[in-house]
Amino acid sequence: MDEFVRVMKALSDPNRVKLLKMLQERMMCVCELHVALRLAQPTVSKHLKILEEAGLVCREKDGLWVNYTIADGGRSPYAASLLGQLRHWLSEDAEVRLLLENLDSICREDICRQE
Amino acid sequence: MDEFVRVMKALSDPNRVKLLKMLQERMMCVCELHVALRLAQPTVSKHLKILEEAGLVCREKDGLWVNYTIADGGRSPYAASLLGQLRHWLSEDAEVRLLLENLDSICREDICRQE
DNA sequence: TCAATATATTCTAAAATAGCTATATAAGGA
DNA sequence: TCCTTATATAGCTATTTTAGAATATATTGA
Repeated sequence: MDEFVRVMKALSDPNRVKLLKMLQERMMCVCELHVALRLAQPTVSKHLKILEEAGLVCREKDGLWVNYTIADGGRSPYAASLLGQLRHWLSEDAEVRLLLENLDSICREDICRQE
Repeated sequence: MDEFVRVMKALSDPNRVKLLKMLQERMMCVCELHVALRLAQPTVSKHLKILEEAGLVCREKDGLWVNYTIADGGRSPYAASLLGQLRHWLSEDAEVRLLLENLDSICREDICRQE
């Protein structure tokens, strides 16, 4: 029950859902996500932790960056199922649409000073 | 987005999930549900309202009683999908199992004083 | 080793949530 | 009409959640 509720809780915040919809387009680092969502960086970090603990995303270090990707679903059947549905769901949502359209213009090299 | 989040929020409380699992077994009234869950009656009423607003359950008056049933899913595709999954999910959960096993012993005539 | 920088953690305040008790509402029967 | 009773609402408290500012951690390069 706890595992199920953890996934539902993770999905019950609009900003976390937007994070997932962006990550379903491509891998992204924290600074890209925080610029895209216009939320403070620590806020995004915390949301990502909640998504990770629910088995919805994976983190992978790459130097100073931490890349986040959609989880393969091996850790939680609930996460796996919902991630599958999310591929189709909310694609027509105005806010989500705008976010995804602007994804191309967001790249870590422009945001961070790292070369 | 709001509609999706409303369904996820409704599903992110263990007591509400238990209510749904019981209602997937049979139609029940508020007093039966409150006895089964050992929660105060107003607490159960509030949970049921949240489930109803998410399109997960339906209410139908029958005299003094209000019968709650699982929604057919026509109101929300998210609710419809999750209700379908819930049929299989959590059936092995210890607490849910105990609740469902004891469902037979709970009947409104024994709980209420109505003839 | 030191400086710079991307991310995570801690702390605090505001808002939302879950539970209860007390009360109100609505329906049926005397 | 009045009484009983099943359910809903209001009001309150304790807890959880969300957000940002400040700080800590970790990695890279000089």
